[in-house]
Amino acid sequence: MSETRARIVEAAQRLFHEQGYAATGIATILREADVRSGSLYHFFPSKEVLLEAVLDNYLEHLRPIVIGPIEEATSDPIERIFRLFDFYREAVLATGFSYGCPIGNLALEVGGGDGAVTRKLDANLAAWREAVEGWVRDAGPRMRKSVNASDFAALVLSVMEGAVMQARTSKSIARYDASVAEFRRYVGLLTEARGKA
Amino acid sequence: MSETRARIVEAAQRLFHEQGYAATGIATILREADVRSGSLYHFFPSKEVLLEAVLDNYLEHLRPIVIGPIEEATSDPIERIFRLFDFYREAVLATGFSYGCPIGNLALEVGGGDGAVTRKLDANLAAWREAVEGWVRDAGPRMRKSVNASDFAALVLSVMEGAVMQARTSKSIARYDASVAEFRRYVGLLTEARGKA
Amino acid sequence: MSETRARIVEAAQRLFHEQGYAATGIATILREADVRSGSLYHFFPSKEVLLEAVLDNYLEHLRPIVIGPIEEATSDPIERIFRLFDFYREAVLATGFSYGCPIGNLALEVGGGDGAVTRKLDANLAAWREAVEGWVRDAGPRMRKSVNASDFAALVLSVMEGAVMQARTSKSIARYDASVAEFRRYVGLLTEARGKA
Amino acid sequence: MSETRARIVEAAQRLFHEQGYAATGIATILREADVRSGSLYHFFPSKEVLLEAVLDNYLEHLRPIVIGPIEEATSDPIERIFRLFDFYREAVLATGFSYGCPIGNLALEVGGGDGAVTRKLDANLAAWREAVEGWVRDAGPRMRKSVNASDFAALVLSVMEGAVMQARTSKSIARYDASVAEFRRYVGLLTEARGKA
DNA sequence: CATGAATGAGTATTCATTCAT
DNA sequence: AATGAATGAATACTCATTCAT
Repeated sequence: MSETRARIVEAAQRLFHEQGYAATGIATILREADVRSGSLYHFFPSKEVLLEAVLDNYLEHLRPIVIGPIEEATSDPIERIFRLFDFYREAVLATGFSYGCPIGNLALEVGGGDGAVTRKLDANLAAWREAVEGWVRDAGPRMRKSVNASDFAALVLSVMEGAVMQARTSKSIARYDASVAEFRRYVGLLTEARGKA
Repeated sequence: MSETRARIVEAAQRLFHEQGYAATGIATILREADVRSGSLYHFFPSKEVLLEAVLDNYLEHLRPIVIGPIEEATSDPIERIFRLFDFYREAVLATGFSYGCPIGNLALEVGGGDGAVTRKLDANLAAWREAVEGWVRDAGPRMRKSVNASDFAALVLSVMEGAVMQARTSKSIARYDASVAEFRRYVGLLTEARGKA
Repeated sequence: MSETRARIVEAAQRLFHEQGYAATGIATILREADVRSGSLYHFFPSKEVLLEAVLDNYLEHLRPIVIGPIEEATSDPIERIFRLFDFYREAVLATGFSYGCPIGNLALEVGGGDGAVTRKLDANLAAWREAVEGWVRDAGPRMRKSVNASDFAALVLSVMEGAVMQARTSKSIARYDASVAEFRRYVGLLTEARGKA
Repeated sequence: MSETRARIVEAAQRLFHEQGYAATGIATILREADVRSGSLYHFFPSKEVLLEAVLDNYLEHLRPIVIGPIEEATSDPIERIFRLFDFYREAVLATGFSYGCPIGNLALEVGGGDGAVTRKLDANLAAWREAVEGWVRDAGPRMRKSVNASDFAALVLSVMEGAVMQARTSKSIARYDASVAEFRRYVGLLTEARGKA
């Protein structure tokens, strides 16, 4: 793998996250990656294909960087879900409420179509959902029997994305914490009467 | 009086929603509104101020266009919440999964800063939250006593935004329905044991 | 005379001097004069005609504001000339070397043509020259007989304009003082041997 | 190699001189240089940096184009100074009194600040002054001992700039000739009594 | 006299991309 | 693989000016 290519993807990933896709010019990526335009177009025929590479990169790093550490930190599957919320909470606070979920941001900005980009965005969201889904299945016995792991994981993602959006827009962690607290109550109700339908 | 100004705001509102803020050029707004550039800048000193006007417009229309009709359709406060989810569900389906929440999209695209735009985005989210919060209070007796209306409303918004995002990205209503179904189960648990803590 | 008209001329005069003619937009003049565009165009059919009014205004004020006070300050005609150099020297220093002769600046910026503007610029330069010329005539007996008052006045203006330009560009009074010192030596030579050809 | 860059500087130099800096649009430069906008901005990040390049170009050509030929034409140092006045006189006449000193015009239009442009303008004026200063030193023995070459050169520049301004504004060579005639008389007085203080 | 909406050509500059070397 | 000159359409925005009220 070319080191130049990696530098380009790395710079693009950071800039797309910080500024958005449309707001990030190729010139800025070139400057930040210390690369000349010809090189970029040698590896990527267009800005959109570069975005696809960025999305591939996110997907490749999801398990080693995010999911792995969480699974190492605790073996309790329900605890793992809340670790995920903590992980994002920290990111929101650390960036002074400017943090947005990289995938979520791009999904809303460029996910309206149905091309390769949207498919790769969905692949990322799916990978997240599947990780959570696995934890839910592991927690199976402690939850009501009728809980559908896949649906539950979809809710987790919805809450996460919606809560980050509210934190970022309100410049306050209050709505994030409120959303997670309500979600936690839900999990409480599901587990307190374990065994029930 | 200022019919021209209204046409500009209307066109900008639609285009910002359909294509995003950065991806919408002033030239496109001018063409769609059938207005010349000087006129636009007579009313709005910059594209950003025009965005502010669009956000003001969303806020002004929230009650008459969205909240009002829902409240007329049913007097049951819990039903009203699910009507909201239905409302968005229809929009997602009707646009072939290209629909995104106008405020949510803009919040993720341009809500990272802390200027007037971000404040007006938050004012819109706050208005939505307060409308839901009012319904939750009305439903008070039917829910567990300890339910915090404000927190609960924050969760509703989170689920809504996250669910729309997943529907749009996956080009399928499945994750949307899954999120809402899980949320509905939560409401069920909160109401089935009404009077409890 | 309309007070509004006066405010417009006053603002335009200041702005043209500070920023130049082309660099000063009508919008800036309107803001500074607190006037609306319709009013400005009621008095002046174009920006160029406004410039003509500014030049008329300079001409009207030359004697009462500049020449008069100098003539009151000293009755020695040669002294008067050097008072003029002092007057400009103070202006250059007081503005931190950003001062340029109002007429000179405009002459170089818009004096290339041969319309009314150029003629009014020349009328201003002529009035200055004539004032100096009068002083030279008054000093007649103290100078060599062959001194041509009109030519001498032309030199005074040349030195003044060139010296201000050098001060402004070099951000230093050195070349201004050097030019005046040399000119003073010339006057010295012309007077030391008075009566000679 | 960079023939395109040279064409841009050449066109800009001519247009800035003919029309002034503010009055010259980038579009005009592009048309005259037969270059597309992207190319111009490949070499010059802004119109102001292009102006800097023009000023560098003037400085580079001063000796080979102006000073050199004059020094070749005559070895008499005082004669050289008057050749300079002749050189400008011809330019004024040849252009029908529309000629302005390129450096002087720009100095008055954009020399009010203290950035790179003003510094480069001053570098040009300094180079002119130094060339004249050298001639004055060479003429040393023929002038009064106390003549300061640097001050004298400053006067030469002042007279030149002021005289060109008057010629251009009055559409007549009279004031130019008058200024030079007076200056010539000064030189006459300085040399007639050579050896004196 | 004054207002301010409206015009549309014009501004400097940035865009993603191509291509010869 | 890499360079950097070159492209030309597009960008947000400003300009001097007009005109109905």
